[in-house]
Amino acid sequence: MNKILNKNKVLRPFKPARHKHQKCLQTAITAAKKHCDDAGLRLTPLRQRVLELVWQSHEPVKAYDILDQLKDEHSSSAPPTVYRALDFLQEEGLVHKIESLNAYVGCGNPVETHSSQFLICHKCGTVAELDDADIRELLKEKARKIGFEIQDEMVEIKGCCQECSNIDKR
Amino acid sequence: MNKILNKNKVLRPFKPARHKHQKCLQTAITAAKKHCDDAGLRLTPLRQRVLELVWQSHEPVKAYDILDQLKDEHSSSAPPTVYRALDFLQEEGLVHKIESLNAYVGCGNPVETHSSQFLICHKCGTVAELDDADIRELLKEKARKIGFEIQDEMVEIKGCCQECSNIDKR
DNA sequence: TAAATAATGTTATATTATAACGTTACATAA
DNA sequence: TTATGTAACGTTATAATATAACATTATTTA
Repeated sequence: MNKILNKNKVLRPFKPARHKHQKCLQTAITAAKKHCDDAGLRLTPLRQRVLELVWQSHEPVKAYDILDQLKDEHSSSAPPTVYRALDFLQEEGLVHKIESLNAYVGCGNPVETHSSQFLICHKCGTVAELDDADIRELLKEKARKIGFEIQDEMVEIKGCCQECSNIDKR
Repeated sequence: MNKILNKNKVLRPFKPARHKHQKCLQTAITAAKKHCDDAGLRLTPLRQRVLELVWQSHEPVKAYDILDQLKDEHSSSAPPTVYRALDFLQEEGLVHKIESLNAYVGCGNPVETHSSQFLICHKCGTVAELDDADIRELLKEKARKIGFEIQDEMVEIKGCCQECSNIDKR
């Protein structure tokens, strides 16, 4: 893998519609366990369960949908139950919030801190995540030109993914 | 003005803290009137008033703050009053929603359709708006590489504006 | 002027998120 | 090992953001 490819990563690709999603989930949970272990943080059963529910698909998941599922398993669950878990997972980079949807997605690469760019297919609803250094650099340069120093950036792009485009063309 | 400058516009610059903001507002209202006139749309008193309230500063304004002010003038005002006006203004490009803040800002250039990139100063709260073709093109290219066709994009950058940085350095 | 359409009024409710305080579980040090 | 502090979770209430649905009024057009 060369440097150019390396710095422009697809952290969370669009997947074929019928991929084995169980594997995405397993990978994410394993990575989360390792991350928390390394950092001396507690991935409690509740936090892990919320992470699993976020990863139930490649579509962004709503907090209250997670809550509904938690309630089935644990009737005591309430909004703070899910928001606190989501806050923890977001701080650790295990989950991102899609601001334009008020919904949450799992992150494919919790270990490194990164900037994220999300591609949201309005057709199938799935979300891909990039960590693209070219985009980050360009934004940084453009900001610098007007004396602005970046601390955090959100890029959310809506459109149509390749698989959905192909379906349309048939 | 050369082409390079022309295609990378600052639609809504950061302004010195004590600029004559009345003028920003007047310019925006005049542009809005012209835009609606040209398009055969009605900038009703209510819509104009909401636009004025959005432009009361260079900070994003909350829908319910607008509502509170409307109520002072017109006790019958209710949430739909303000959300309907905001919907109209957004459709016409006179106002943008900052998704990460659930708040609204006036647009410096309603006439042309454009992509927007927002720079949000966490210190003074003001928002600048770019319409930068380089950013748009780069995002388009990166998306294309994974077969994604862009329909709409949101770029919201948080950090510190020049004026606030200067204050910190004193 | 009548009819159609657009805009606004009005009431109710949905959706998203946080505050505040009590309880339980876990970690650490005496 | 138990005391003690802290982190996590439970619980109730409410704040903040936004939309649905239907009635009324204003404007445009036939």
